[in-house]
Amino acid sequence: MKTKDRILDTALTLFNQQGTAAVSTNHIADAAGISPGNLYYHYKNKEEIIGALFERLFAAWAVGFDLPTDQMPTLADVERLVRENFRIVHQYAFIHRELVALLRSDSALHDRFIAVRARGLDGFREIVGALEMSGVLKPLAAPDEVAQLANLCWLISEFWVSSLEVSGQTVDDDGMQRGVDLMLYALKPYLNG
Amino acid sequence: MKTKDRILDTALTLFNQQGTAAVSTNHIADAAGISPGNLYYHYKNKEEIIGALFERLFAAWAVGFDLPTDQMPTLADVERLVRENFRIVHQYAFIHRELVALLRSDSALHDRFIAVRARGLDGFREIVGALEMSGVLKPLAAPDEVAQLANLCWLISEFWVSSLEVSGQTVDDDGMQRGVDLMLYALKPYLNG
DNA sequence: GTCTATATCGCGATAGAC
DNA sequence: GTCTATCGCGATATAGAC
Repeated sequence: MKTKDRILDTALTLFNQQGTAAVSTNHIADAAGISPGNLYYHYKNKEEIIGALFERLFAAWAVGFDLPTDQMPTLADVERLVRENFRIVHQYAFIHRELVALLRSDSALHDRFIAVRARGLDGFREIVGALEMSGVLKPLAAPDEVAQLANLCWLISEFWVSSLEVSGQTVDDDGMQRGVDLMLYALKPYLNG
Repeated sequence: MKTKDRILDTALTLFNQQGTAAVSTNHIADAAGISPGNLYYHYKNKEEIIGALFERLFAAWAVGFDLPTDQMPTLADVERLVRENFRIVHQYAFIHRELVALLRSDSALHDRFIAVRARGLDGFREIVGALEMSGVLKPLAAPDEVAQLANLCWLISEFWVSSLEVSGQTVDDDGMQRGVDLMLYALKPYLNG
């Protein structure tokens, strides 16, 4: 399983640099130092390569998103979570740059993505709920306030990197920190103490 | 200038349906009921067509974003603004679906977009500032609070439609209303009265 | 598993008649 | 302004040898 993985590594680099449209299977094979035929031995087509990279992304999310279950989450945990997400999103930059378009052209992938995303958003809601329970957040009046607050944080965590790119800013530690700051600002009115 | 515009109308429809990668100049010409050669008489290439559609988007923004200058803006104005933006973003859906990728492959367009976007964000900051002045919002402690609050609203207004699409929800009045609600929720802690 | 060779296709773009 | 015809290219994908 060496070549198969190297194809993915190479494809990820090229996709991130030039976008999926500009990168052909020939380019990938060439950059990976193998023949076009060999690439097609390992993957049916470009779509399957993209799908495999999505699976890598999902795996990275699964690793990055597990919180200690034996203790209540803190605000620092949320911060770490969002920062980690920015890092992953940036690592698979091409996916988020072309996300809506990619999902529209592969409905099976779209279904899979929706499921993974829903789990992530659920997790976020649980964390916000736990923060309220543990007193980090003030008691929220309406029950759907938890959901709204989670939605807000989620939107930032999902699109902040895109926002940086669209506005011509570099996606570095500093830019990511501003995203974290914005999320903390959104939470501030609800913080205790 | 009849054909030239019909090419744009057709291209917009096809791009929104299938994405820029899947739509060739031949497809556009065919759907517009003209020959490929004729299309190239009016536009140098596909990139120029995409650029022209961006200009249409900018024009729509310019029209949709002017507020009455003779009186202070109200919260309802902001609501209207965001809702109008959702409508425009959805009308030029393909642009926001592929935004980062499109801008990366055309640096002149990127510069232009950044300038237009910066003006829009500035306008948003002014409105938030005016809301504070007129007492709709409570006095904000730090001077950069205005900017943070504007950033937050801007992020929602820019990416809410994408968020709907990514999560598999339809982009209809109801979905857009939930985006407006989220923005109002973000503003709520700072509202007077 | 990996290569070379090749078939097929359609895209982008231009030339030249009308 | 609009058409038809066409060239050149590169992309996807497969066949078959090693």
